[in-house]
Amino acid sequence: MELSKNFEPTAIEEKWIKQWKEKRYFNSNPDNRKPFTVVIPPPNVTGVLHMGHTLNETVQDILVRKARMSGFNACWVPGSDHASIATESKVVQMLEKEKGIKKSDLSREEFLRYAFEWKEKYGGIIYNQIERLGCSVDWDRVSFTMDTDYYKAVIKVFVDLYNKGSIYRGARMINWDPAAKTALSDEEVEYKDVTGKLYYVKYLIVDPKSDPDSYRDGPQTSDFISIATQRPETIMGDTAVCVNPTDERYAHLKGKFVTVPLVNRKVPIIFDEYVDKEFGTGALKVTPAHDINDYNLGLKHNLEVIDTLNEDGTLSEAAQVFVGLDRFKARKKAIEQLAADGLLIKEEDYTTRLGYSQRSNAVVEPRISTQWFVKMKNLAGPALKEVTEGRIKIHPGDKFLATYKYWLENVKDWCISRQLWWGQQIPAWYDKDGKFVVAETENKAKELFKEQFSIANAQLTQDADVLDTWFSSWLWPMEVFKGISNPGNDEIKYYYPTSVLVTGQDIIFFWVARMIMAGMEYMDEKPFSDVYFTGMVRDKQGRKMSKSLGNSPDLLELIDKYGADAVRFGIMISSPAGNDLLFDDSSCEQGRNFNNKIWNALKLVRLWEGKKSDPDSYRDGSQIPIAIGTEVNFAVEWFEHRLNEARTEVDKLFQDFRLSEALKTIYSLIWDDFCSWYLEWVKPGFDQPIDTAVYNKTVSFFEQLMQLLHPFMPFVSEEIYHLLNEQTDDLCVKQFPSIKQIDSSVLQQTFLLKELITNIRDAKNKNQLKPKDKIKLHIQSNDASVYRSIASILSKQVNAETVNYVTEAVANCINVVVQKDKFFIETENALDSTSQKTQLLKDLEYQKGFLLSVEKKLSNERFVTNAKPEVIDIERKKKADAEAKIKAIEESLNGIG
RNA sequence: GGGAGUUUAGCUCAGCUGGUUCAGAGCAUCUGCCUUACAAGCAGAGGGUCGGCGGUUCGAACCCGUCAACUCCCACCA
Repeated sequence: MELSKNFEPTAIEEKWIKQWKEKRYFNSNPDNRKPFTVVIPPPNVTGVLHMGHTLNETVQDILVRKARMSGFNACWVPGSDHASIATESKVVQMLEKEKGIKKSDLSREEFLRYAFEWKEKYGGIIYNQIERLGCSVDWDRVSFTMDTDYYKAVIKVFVDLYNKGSIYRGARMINWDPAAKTALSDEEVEYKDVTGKLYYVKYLIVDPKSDPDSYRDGPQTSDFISIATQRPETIMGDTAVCVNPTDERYAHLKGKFVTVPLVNRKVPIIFDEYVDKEFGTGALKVTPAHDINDYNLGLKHNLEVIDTLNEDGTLSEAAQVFVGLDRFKARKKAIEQLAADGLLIKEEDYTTRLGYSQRSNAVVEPRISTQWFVKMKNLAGPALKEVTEGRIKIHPGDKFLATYKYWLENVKDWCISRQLWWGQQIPAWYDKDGKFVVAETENKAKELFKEQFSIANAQLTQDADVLDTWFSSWLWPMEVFKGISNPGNDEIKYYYPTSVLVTGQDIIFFWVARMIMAGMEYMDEKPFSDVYFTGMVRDKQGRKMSKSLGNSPDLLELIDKYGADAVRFGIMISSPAGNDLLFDDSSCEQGRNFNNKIWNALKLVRLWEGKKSDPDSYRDGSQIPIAIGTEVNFAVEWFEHRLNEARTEVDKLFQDFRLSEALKTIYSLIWDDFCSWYLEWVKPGFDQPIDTAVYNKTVSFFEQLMQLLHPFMPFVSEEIYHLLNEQTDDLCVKQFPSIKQIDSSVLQQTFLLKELITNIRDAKNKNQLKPKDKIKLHIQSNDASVYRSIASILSKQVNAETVNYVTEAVANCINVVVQKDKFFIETENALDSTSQKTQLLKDLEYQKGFLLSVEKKLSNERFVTNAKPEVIDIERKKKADAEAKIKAIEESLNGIG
C-alpha cells in the first residue's frame, strides 16, 4: 500500500470511531476485573463544548484509556445536565424569536413539550463533539438529569431530606434574578466591581416633641441629616435611618424622626453598632426589603418591611411613585426628583461590588421570599472529613484544600427552589388554606393530609417551583448507576465509588462538595477517590475564553483543521495540573507535526519491510539472533532499556496526575530517542538489506511506542499499529506488557556514542566539512575495547570510511577530545588549524574553570566535613575527569603545534 | 477586608527531598541545508545576574523573612 506524504486524520478518525463502536470496546459491564469508573461532568444540554470541556474530556479519556489498557474494567459514563435556568432561558428566547410565543401564553405542559423538543434537537451536539474528540465513553450509559428514573431519584431525595428535617420552607432574603424571575443560590451570584455613584440625600428631621402623639404629621424642621446611598430608587422602601450610638454628631437625634424624601413618610432614627461612623456620612438609610443588612437591622429593631419592587425589577404599587418603571430608570427619575426638591446634596463616583446572575447577567436583587432550603451544616461534616482525612485526594492538593475546607466550615443553607418550569417540580402539595405536605405522589400526599390534618380528599395543588439544577447533579455519580432509584443494585455495588472526577475548579462548591455530601448521605461512601482540577483555559493574551469576546475556537473546526489527535496534544502539552492554561492554535500545530513525524517514521520502517535479509526467520521479534552485528545489537539493547525506563517514568507521572509531563516524556522518547537516534542507528545503508530480527524488533518497539502514546493520541496510534503489521487485536484494548527492568550494560557506551557523534559532526561542520564528506577516524585511547561495540554505528553516523586505533597523535587531522580520549579526523579537505586551536583553547579554558570550582569546593574543609559522602565522591570524580580531559586537550594542542 | 496561588530565555512552562559539566525543554528568532522517512523536516546559533532586597547554610532557582507585580477565591459596609 502506498502511504500518503503526510498523516491525513479525517478519514482515519472516522474509521476508528466506527470500528471501536462496532466492537463495543468501550461498553462496560461488571465482571471480575477491578473497575475504573469515571462519570463525565455533564455538560449543559443546550451548550456546545468549549475549550474548557475539551481539556476536561481529554484528560478523562487519557485516564480511562490508560486504565482500560492496564487491566481495569474501564467505564466512562457520558451524559448531560438539564441545566434548569440556562436551558429555560434559551427556550424562552427561541420561542419569542422564532415563533413569537411568550412563555406566559403557554401552559406548563406546553412549555415543557417545547423544552424537550429543544433538548432532543440540540442535546446531540455535545455528544457528537465528545465522539469526534475520540472519547472512549460507554454510549449505552448516556444519562440525563431529567430522565424518568433520575427525576424520581431527585424527588425521592427531596422527600427523604424533608422527612429527616434537612429541608425546610421559609421566607428569607434570597438573591432574586429579575430577568429570569427566579430565586438563585448564593453560588449563582457573581460579584463584579463596577463604578457607580454615591448620592448624598437630605432627610429632613421631624421633631415629635411638639406633638408626641401625632409625630408622624408633626412639623418638619429645616434641620436635616445627610445620607449616602447608591440606590435612590429604594428610598421609598426606607423604614428607618440608622446611626452609630457612639457617634456624637448624631447624639442629639435620639428619639427623633426623619422624613423619607419622595414619599414624605416619617420614619424613626435608630441606633446600631452596625453602622460605620467613618463611611459616607455615618448615617444609613434602612430599607429592609431590599438589602440583606437592612433586613437584619429591620428584624432587630422591628421595622416595617416595604417591598417596593415587582418580581421583574419594576417598581411596585408600594413604591407610590415611579410605579411600573424599571429600577434603573426609576433611579434616574428619583435623582431628578430629589434634585428638583432640593434634597440632593451631591453625588460622587464610587466603586462597589454588584452581584450579577450567573445565567441572565442581570443585577441580582436581594428579595424576601418564601423558598425551600437545604440545611447544610449536618451534610457538611462528613464531606469535610473525607477530604481532610485523605480518603478523597484533591489534585493539585495544597491549592484547593484550604478553599474547600473554608467553604464547608462556613457553609450556609442552600436555596433550592427556582421559579421555573424546566426541572424537577418540587413535591410539596398544598390545600387551599396553604397547609402542605411533602410526598412523592399526589395520592401519597392525600394520605398524609388525612393523617396529619384529618382532612380527607383534600383538593391539592403541587408547588409550582422546580429544583435547582445542582440538586439533581449532586446525585450524578450514584444515579447514573441507579444508586438512588434502585439502591443496592449490582451496578452501583460494582462501579461505586468512582475512581476519579475531572472537573473545573470553578464548580468546586456548586458540584464537587455537594456530590461528596450526597455520597456520604446516601451511600455512606465517598463518590470518588481522586479529584483532578483542571485550570481555566484562556487565550494567548490571558483572557478568559468567552462567546462575547469571540476568542473561543470551535472544537469541530479545530479538529477539521488539525485532527483530533493534534487538538488533544495541543491542549495537553501546555496544561500543568490546576494552573490556567493559555491555549493557542500553534500548540495544535505542534501536535500535527508530531503526527507527521510518527507517520514518516512509519514510512521509513515500511520501506525496510521489503529489504529484510531473511523474511521467515523471525515473526515474534522476541529474541535477537546471535547473527546480528554487534552494533545493531547495541542499539536494540539500548532502546529496549530506554523504552522501559520511559514507561516507568510515565507510570509514575500518571500516578501523580502529571499528564502533560507524561506526554512530553513520550514525545521526546519518540522524536529524539526513537527517530533521531535509534532509527538512524539501525537504518541499513543505501540498498542494503536489514536484518530480519532487527526489523521485527523495530516494529515491536514502534508498536510499544504507539501503545504508550495511545491514551493521548488514540487515532494515529491505532492506525499506525495496524499499518506496522497484521494485527489480530486493536491497540485500544491491548494490555500493556509488564515492565521489565533491564540491567543494561550499554548505557555508559550510549552516552559516549552520542557524545562522540555530536562532537565529531560538530568538528566536521566547524571545519567546513559536509556531513557526506568522508573521513578517516583515528582513536587514541588507553582502553580501545569500549569502542568495539559502537565503532560501527559511529563510523556510519559520522560517515567515516575507516576507524582505527592509534597510540600517538596523527598529524594534519582535526583534533577532538571526548571524555578522556583523543580523536583524529583525517580528511582530504584543507584544514584551518587556527580555528581548531581556538576551539580547543576555548574548551580548555572552560574545563580549567570548572576544575577550579571543584577544587575550591573540595579544599573547603567545612564542605568536606558537612556534605554527604556521596556528594563528595561525585565531586572527586568530577575533579578526576576534568583533569584527564585537560590533559588530553593539552596534548592535542601540542600536537597541532 | 480575609485567604490562596503565581513571578525561571521573546512566549508557554519543567526544574521532585538545597550540591555548577542543570540554569533546561518546546515554541518563536537567526544561520546553513530540498542529505534517497520527514522543509509540518534536518544541522547549528543567539538569548536568562531564576521578580527586588535581606537571612539561614560549606553551598540556594530551590529553605526563611520582607517588599513589589499579577491572578483567583471568599466576605453584608450604605
